[in-house]
Amino acid sequence: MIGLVQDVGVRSDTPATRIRRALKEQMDTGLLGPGDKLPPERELSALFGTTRITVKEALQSLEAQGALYCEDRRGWFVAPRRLDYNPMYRSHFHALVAQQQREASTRLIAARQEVAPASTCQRLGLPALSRIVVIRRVRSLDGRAVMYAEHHLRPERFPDILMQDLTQSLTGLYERVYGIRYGRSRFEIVSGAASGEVAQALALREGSPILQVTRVNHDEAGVAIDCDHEYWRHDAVRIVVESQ
Amino acid sequence: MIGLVQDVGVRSDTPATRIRRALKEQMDTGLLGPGDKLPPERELSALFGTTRITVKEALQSLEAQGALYCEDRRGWFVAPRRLDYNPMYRSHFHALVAQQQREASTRLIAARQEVAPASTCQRLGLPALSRIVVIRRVRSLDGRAVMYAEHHLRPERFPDILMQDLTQSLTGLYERVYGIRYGRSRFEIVSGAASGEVAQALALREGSPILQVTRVNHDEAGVAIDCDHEYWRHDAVRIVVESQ
DNA sequence: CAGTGGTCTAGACCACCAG
DNA sequence: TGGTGGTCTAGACCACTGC
Repeated sequence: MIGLVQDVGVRSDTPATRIRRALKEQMDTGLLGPGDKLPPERELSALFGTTRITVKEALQSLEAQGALYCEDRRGWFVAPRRLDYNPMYRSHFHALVAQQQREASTRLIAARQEVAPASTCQRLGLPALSRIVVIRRVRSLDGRAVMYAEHHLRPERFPDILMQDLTQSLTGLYERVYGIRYGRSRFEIVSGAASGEVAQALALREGSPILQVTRVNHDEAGVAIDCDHEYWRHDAVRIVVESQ
Repeated sequence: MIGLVQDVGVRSDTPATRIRRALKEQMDTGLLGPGDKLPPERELSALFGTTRITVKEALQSLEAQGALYCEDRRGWFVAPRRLDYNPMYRSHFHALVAQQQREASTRLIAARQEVAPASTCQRLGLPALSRIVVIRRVRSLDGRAVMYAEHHLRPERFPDILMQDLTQSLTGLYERVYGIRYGRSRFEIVSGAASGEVAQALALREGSPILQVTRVNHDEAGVAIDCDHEYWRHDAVRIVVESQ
């Protein structure tokens, strides 16, 4: 253990740590900017003289920090900055995004009546096996799919809503067409994992971490009339809440 | 591809999927309950006829979903249920936990004056290189460390606070000893990754996903007087916010 | 000190995306 | 169809935990 020619300047200098540090440095100095694509994993492993598994481990740890993201079978990219999102303002997604000088788009996946899942029956105070309107959409920020949303509505409060243009703001639609004004609402925010349709819609691996926002909206009389399930890419959003 | 003796009942029946499914089933049926320890990775890999890397991948994906958690070099455990936490109520952690029929404890890590990091100067509207009081604590739920908190205070508003018992509720202390009553506050919630002291305090691997809650508190005159940085185990908490 | 997870090597084949 | 990440095998040694 004497006089070996080694890097001893940095403690715990494992291969994965070296890769993380090198990539971070490139991002800090701006040599790699938001949206840039990284070289393929095989190339990185040759570059750093290690195996793909080790490279992947370093990349995944940067992904967990929100510094990088991965598109399934397409490659690794530097993450854009987060969107500030205040779930208390039922602000229109497009307006919110425009305020932050970015570009929004919405894709409708499905809109139909379905039998409500048990959790929605509970939240909306519906009897078992009730039918609800379900609207599924994917929202993109600067061309990148960042959020999958599922809206569950009491059908009797929203007649013929399936005939409407459902790529616009639903909040606006509720107010304009159905004269619905909200009273209190309740949110729950948990960190979860992408699976099935959510993972597919957001181009995420099964099991990638996501931020799950569930909201139950009540009318002015206190009746729960709809609930939303939003699944955000964990690196795409910063939730902001102000009290008073 | 004809007549091979295979499981064909389930699509995408990869080794990792089989392991996930088997473990989930054991948890659903209660054969594995909250807090239970899983067999060692090596044993699981023998059991499922696969390698440790594959087993680990399955375990990590259940960890991302919040179903399992891992204590560094100690083993894998079934995750307890989440704590409901409403950051709008500046409710005392111990009271909150007791309300949910669970047990809380607090460990003081450090309390001293330090030079404020730039982000805290910005948030509290302090000049560069100001000194602040920093209090670092770890909070446990039923004996498991679930949250690391760092409190940053304007020192002139909290004279001699370092002489106080800092394992109790700080909110209570502020009010009782310093007569401080809050006006508005602002939260930010982002999903991040554990590193350094946070990872160590929560017995997490470097890079494990966490939920980061930052709060800036103002007095009744609108002056920012302190800010908190909370780092929650991502599987330990459900954030609940009610509006109106 | 034994047990456990943390990390790593050096390959292999598969599944999906884009040209 | 070629390139990419997704997944997997079959080992190895290290570092920390707790007896």
